[in-house]
Amino acid sequence: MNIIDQSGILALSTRLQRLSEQLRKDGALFYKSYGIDFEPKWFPVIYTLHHKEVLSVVEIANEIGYTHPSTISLLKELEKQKLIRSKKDKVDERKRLILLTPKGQELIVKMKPVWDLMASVLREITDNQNNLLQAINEAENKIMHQSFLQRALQLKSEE
Amino acid sequence: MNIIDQSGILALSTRLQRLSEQLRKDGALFYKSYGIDFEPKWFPVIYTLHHKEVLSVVEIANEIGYTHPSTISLLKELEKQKLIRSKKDKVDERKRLILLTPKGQELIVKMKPVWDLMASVLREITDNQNNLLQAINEAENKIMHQSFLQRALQLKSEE
DNA sequence: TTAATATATGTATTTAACTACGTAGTTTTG
DNA sequence: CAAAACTACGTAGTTAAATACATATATTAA
Repeated sequence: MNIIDQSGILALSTRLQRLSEQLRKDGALFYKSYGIDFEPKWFPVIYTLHHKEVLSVVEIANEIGYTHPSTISLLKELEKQKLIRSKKDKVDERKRLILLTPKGQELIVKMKPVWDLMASVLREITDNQNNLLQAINEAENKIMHQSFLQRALQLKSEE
Repeated sequence: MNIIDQSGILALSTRLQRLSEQLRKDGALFYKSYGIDFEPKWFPVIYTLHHKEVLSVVEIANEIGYTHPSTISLLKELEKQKLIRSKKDKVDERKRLILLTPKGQELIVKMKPVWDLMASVLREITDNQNNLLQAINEAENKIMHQSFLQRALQLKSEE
């Protein structure tokens, strides 16, 4: 085993990132193996629009947990792919409302069985003595109540 | 709750990345709050050299799980900070051997109590019904034995 | 009812990783 | 022992996110 894996909890951030990256790559290969022209990074936007139908740019950004500039660049790609389109909000002229095109909706129908299969594999991989998704939920909940930094500063002051 | 968190296992990669990013940022703030001029991304290299003393560029890359070009750019930053230095391997002229400078070693001594505190906080955050670090270990082990893609293709062929 | 503030979007730049490729030594092999 | 293959390192270019800044519209308040 290498030193970083041995260092344990301190390299947690690195470990999370590495695993995320690996899953993303495998996801890309998997879509390809099904002949589906879809990139994993598009998933959050497409999945959100599949459930919410019409949203503004910032609303999508909030749903997927990215900043709005990052979201805008994803939206540009998806518009290029003709999977989404946009229209002006007639009530609030600042807003650009995003929605799926028919092509986008068809692609989702095609991808659904692939998503189901992916979900099965991911469950198989992550459901062990410790369930990875649960573990993330639990950790994020704790951080939401009191941030890493707050906890650290508190421990420091208790010394 | 937003749609992505609800989508469950399918957005696992996104969730991992988000959590990693948050921990990295909090880590940076924490070093700063101790007046330590150190970036979280340097940790894997410094920690590795702390334990292995002298390693070549590619050896470090393997230890920390990055590609060698990424490692080279980290090493450049650390050389600029005068935390590490390098020398030619006299046996194998292709190799550049990397080691900590006295400044680097002093910094580690200074950082050790901070690392201990960080480790405590991380343990507090990640040790729940499901232990996040364990969950990562378990998932990575499974993937090591059979990749995501292989598992998916197998399930597909079993249909 | 204008001035100040807030919100929505967009652009430019930065960052931290990657892949692809090139060069220079080292090792293996016909 | 020369040719081929391999290894180590480095550079260039790409990518996917971020931050910082700019502009246009909407809302609130003096």
